[in-house]
Amino acid sequence: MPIHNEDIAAAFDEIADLLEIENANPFRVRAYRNAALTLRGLPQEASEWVAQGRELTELPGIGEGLAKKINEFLQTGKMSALQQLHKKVPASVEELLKIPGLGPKRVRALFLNEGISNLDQLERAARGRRIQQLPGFGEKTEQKILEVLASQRKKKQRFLRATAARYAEPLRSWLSRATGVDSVVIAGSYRRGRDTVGDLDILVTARDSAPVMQALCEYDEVAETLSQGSTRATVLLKCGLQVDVRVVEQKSFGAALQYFTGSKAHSIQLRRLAQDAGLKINEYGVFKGRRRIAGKTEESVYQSVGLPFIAPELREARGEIEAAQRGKLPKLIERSDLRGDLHSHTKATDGTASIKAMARAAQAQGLDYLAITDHSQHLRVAKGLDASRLLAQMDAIDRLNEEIRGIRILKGIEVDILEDGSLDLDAEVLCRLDLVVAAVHYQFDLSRRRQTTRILRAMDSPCFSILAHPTGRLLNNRSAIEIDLDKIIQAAAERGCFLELNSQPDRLDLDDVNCLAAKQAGVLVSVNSDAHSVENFAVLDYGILQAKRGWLTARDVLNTRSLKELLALLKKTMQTSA
DNA sequence: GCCGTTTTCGGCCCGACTGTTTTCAGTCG
Repeated sequence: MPIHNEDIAAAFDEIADLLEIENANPFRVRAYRNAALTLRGLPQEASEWVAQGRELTELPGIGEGLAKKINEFLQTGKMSALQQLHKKVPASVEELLKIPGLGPKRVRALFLNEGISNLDQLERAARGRRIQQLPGFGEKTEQKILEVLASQRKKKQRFLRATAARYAEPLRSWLSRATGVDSVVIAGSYRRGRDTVGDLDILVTARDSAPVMQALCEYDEVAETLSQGSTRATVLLKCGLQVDVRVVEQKSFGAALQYFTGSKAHSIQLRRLAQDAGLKINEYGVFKGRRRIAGKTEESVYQSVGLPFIAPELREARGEIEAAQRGKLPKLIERSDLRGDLHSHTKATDGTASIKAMARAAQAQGLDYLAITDHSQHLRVAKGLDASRLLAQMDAIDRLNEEIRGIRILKGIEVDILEDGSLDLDAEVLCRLDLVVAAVHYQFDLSRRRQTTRILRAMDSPCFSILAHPTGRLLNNRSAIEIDLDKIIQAAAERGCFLELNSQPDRLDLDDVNCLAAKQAGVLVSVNSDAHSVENFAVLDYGILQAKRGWLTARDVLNTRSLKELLALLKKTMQTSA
């Protein structure tokens, strides 16, 4: 069983939690959390890093001690430090930390003084009114615990960014209309373009904060006010989305925006730089002693520590600050760089529009070419095409290309990768197409080895252009299939084929970290809509956000190429035909 | 536990809000 960076990071986070409960040195705790962040942001598995003979201590925040623990984990699948801690504090105590309002100090008190070591015991103690008698706790805290336990059963999950947008934008306009408001920006992970958001962070600049707070409380969608001060409030919307609103003066806008955009790890790194330079950054500005030297714009904040502006999508502490220092920030792709779309469906299978309507819609989006890639026969629920229907569709596309101007329709297919790695249609037919997009649509739970072999075999087919939604994940719904993506990226580099970044808001697959891995291996990524209707091309915006988060420039993306360049690149993938 | 053109020791980001206190610790972002 291979050990992933996420496994190591989770173990480090667990150690950090337990150490906090033990009242350990907070900086020691932070060291574990920093290391977990480093591992999660690493585009390569730590196990490979070691296999290549590189030292883990080269990684930021990982020294001798943590490197030793990682190596132990990689070799034995266990971390003795964690096991030692569990002898003193059982794992179930960590659940208590997930209750808002309960931090390490209070969990420690509950565990040591009351012997409470899991959520059930917590609930019983709260019902028995034993919590409010403990020092540092009171009636309100006890009540809150009971409420949280009740609502947590409903299980709150992260919102798709696209879903959050439907709640965020109307709230933004509502707040904009409050008296004295200058600007309203949705910051946080939303602004960084993450595929899901846990809550909304809204920054407001206004002469006076009181009208903003009042407007927020009067907003129709607010179900509950969780906290409210003079410049900051937290509310829960009826849909379950939590919203934090913060009001600052206009002169602090840039500093506040930087701070509320995060990520936390990025901001910490930035503040450290400031500290080294004898400055202090907070949400009100950049200060030298008591004097404010910057903070009106985000640019001024970065400039104060000698950095160029860093795009929000990059602010994940994955090396962007170091890249900025070296003047090596990528010029990120923009939506307008896209020249075409290489994955779309029509009513021949599970889409809703004709080929012509889809082509017109793509043209209206400013695209020069569109590949029609309907499903293949194996996908019966989608009325997948067999060879004869595909050939008929190809003829229809040829005729349409004669008829319409301003956009070129490419002949393609989204062909199923069967369980043994063969493709769902004969190579003889596939090789007549302009491109072949291949995808896994069933048998998601094969072992990692078999699943990887399956895809590698598919890539060996005579005609294989693009691997669609490579991990098959559906956000909040289905986890990624088990595959050795590094091997697949390597194979794509060797064979000259491409990986998709599917822009559907619940896919966004490849994700940001894997986009970066593809880029580093020199594999071009195709940012596709997978549109099933004429309106659906709008999702390309989400794909572009994810591509930016993956550090992709226009040159790293296949469908920024002109039609001529694109056809030449695709031809190489179709060239080994019979 | 990490880290170092001031350091191998002594630092480690910073502020708002809540509840429980009666001036502040704990939690959160």
